[in-house]
Amino acid sequence: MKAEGARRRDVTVADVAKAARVSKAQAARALGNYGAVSDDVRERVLAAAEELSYRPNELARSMNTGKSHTIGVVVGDIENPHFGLATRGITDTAKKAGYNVILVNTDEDRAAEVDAVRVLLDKRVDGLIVAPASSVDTGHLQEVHRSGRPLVFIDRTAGDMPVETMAVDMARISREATQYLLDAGHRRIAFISTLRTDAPYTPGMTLESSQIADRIEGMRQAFLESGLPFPEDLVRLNAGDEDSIRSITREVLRGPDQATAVVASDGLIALSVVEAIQELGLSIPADVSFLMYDDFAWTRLTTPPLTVIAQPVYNMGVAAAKALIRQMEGQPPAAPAQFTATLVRRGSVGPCREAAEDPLSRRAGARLS
Amino acid sequence: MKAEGARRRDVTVADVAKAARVSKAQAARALGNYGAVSDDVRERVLAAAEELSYRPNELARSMNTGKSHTIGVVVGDIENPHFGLATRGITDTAKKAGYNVILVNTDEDRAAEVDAVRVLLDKRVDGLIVAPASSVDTGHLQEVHRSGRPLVFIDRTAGDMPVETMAVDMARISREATQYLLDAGHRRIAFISTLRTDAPYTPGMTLESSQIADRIEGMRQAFLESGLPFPEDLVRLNAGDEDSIRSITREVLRGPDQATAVVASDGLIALSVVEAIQELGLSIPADVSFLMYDDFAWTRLTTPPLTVIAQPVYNMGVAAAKALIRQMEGQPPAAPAQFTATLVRRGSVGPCREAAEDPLSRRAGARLS
DNA sequence: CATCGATGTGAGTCCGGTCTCAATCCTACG
DNA sequence: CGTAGGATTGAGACCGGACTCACATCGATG
Repeated sequence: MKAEGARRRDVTVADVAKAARVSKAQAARALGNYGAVSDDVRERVLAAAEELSYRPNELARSMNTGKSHTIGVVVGDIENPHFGLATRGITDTAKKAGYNVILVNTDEDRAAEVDAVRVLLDKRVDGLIVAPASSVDTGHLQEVHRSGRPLVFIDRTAGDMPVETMAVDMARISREATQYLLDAGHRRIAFISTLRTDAPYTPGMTLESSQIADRIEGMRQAFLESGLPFPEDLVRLNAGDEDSIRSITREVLRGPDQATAVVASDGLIALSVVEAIQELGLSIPADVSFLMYDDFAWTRLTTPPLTVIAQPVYNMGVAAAKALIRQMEGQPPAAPAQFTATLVRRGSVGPCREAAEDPLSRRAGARLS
Repeated sequence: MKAEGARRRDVTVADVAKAARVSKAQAARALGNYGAVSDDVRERVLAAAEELSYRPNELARSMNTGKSHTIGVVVGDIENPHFGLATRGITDTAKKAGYNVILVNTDEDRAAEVDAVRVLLDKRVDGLIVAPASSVDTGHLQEVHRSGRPLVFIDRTAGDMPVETMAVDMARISREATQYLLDAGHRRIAFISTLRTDAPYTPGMTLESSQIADRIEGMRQAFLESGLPFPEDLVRLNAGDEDSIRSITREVLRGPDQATAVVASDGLIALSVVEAIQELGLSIPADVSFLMYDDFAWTRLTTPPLTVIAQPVYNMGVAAAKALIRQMEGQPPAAPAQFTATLVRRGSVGPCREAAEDPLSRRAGARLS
């Protein structure tokens, strides 16, 4: 009846107990559904709770159960549909199992990630799912793992830490995709990535991102297997904002020894790369072949539709959440899942123009200057 | 030195106090940086904390400060970049102010939303940002508001609740866009939306979504102002999955009195609509004009680039977070922000074919059968 | 009819912090 | 030299539940 009066402080078990004229302990039992409670008491308590519209304080509950029923998710950028989908997979699964998700964005910045992890730990999340910004600088993650808190990596690995990781075998798919381009006669294949580094790419350098490192490695392997020299000069990192992506694209597509195919390392930079290509007056795939990571729905709508590398991102999210939940509930880990990306051949890769003029060189494996 | 030994339970103020040989109260003061503490004690405590790598338990802290420094965000679908961007705006702003974000997805399902709100309240979030799934059935939100917990709506309104709302004036932009189509000679303009309803659209019906209701209203106004009859039969709701979007698109584009322009109510269904148009062998904008809500970057890449209605989503997220923070910190609300969407004319809207054949009817306002 | 085990029940502790309050120290002023 | 008043400090209450423990209660068993 009287909806008012509840002003400020919210009702607690003690209030309910008083209203039901039983002890706090009994009220707690009836409410929490544990221990032994007589039907009479249970009814009175439940009625009182209803009347006062009692809601348990999860903070208090968490404090002495030690479980917050919350998991922390740390990703580089939710704005990127790649992570959006993964997050969706995680939250869907978490919710089903009764867990909530605290989401933190790091902008792929390690300092922000360190901070995020610390904050989540302070909030006593039951477990963490992280897309490590760096697979090299992993001190903070190792600490989490050492402390025994459940942890799962998604999308990338972090060094060789013995932590369950839900990611695609990038080297494999990169090799396959590169082979596909090689078969089409391309020899000058550019790879453009946002990965921030201190210096331009050089063969032996250590890359923060396992993903990118693996992709480059895959390309190298494909070239190697075909007995062709890997065009290291066309690996271009630090494609941060639109302007730099554009200028890098222009660079690799101009000059005497320009690229005939371009691989974009994610769906976000792909947009600027394609625009830059169009601005140069080049057409895909007649003049330049194009390939990108991430199978976003819009890639079917462009002219031509884009050839992409599809990753089972949603499923990786689901698997990450499931694995984490298993860890949190003390169950043994399931068999490590294997995620395979697939090359979706649409229309943006065509035969290499120069190669077409010289049919001989279209056969991979042939020796050429 | 001894990193081990910490097994299980984590270190508390009491532990630090003991190590620094001071009382729990003093340790807490030094750590929490409040009250009066001598330099000597502070140093000892801080050193001990460092040594034991003490980290405060935010749960405990929240419990008796009553502030969790966490805000709850409830959206329909993070997978949709529209919300992805908004979320980004919210989290960026929240983080800057020292707040964390718990994200909950509702799949635009009211029951899920009710549940989400309850859970967040149980977790004692300091405030809520909600994109209401329904602007009609708002009991749970009214309750939140009545209880005095800070609340801000984003993207949509919820009835006429006196709650700060960060949304675009949909009726206005819809009228403008419709006028644009009318000026191009279109009279049969279809509007396709995912909004779930029990029955097909009929003029007087109550729509759960204020957004959609406003858009339809804007269209009606534009027709009215031009003295033209509003084609109610072309308002098509319940475009849930790809298949239904496709079949609806086919329906409105076939038959004797088919639509000459199609408006897609969000970026996700736009994909299927465009595909369906292409499958019908129709070309944009020669045969059909197309317009969509949300200015996603890929809309620049299609052929032709798509004409869209751009909404300042990120900024709405920022504003929502700012408004909420103001509320949570007891400051007076800022002047209500006004967000205006803009019509980005690219290439997907062209003159109406039939109209072109009869130049007279291109002048809006003319009476026609 | 005494005994035993299975409930029921209330008092009180604990979780890990914050915060009040009274006691103790110091130092400068009269 | 005595002491008022601010700076320090420690004991303990408290936040809101979960849970332990000791103490009934009660029907069933021997």
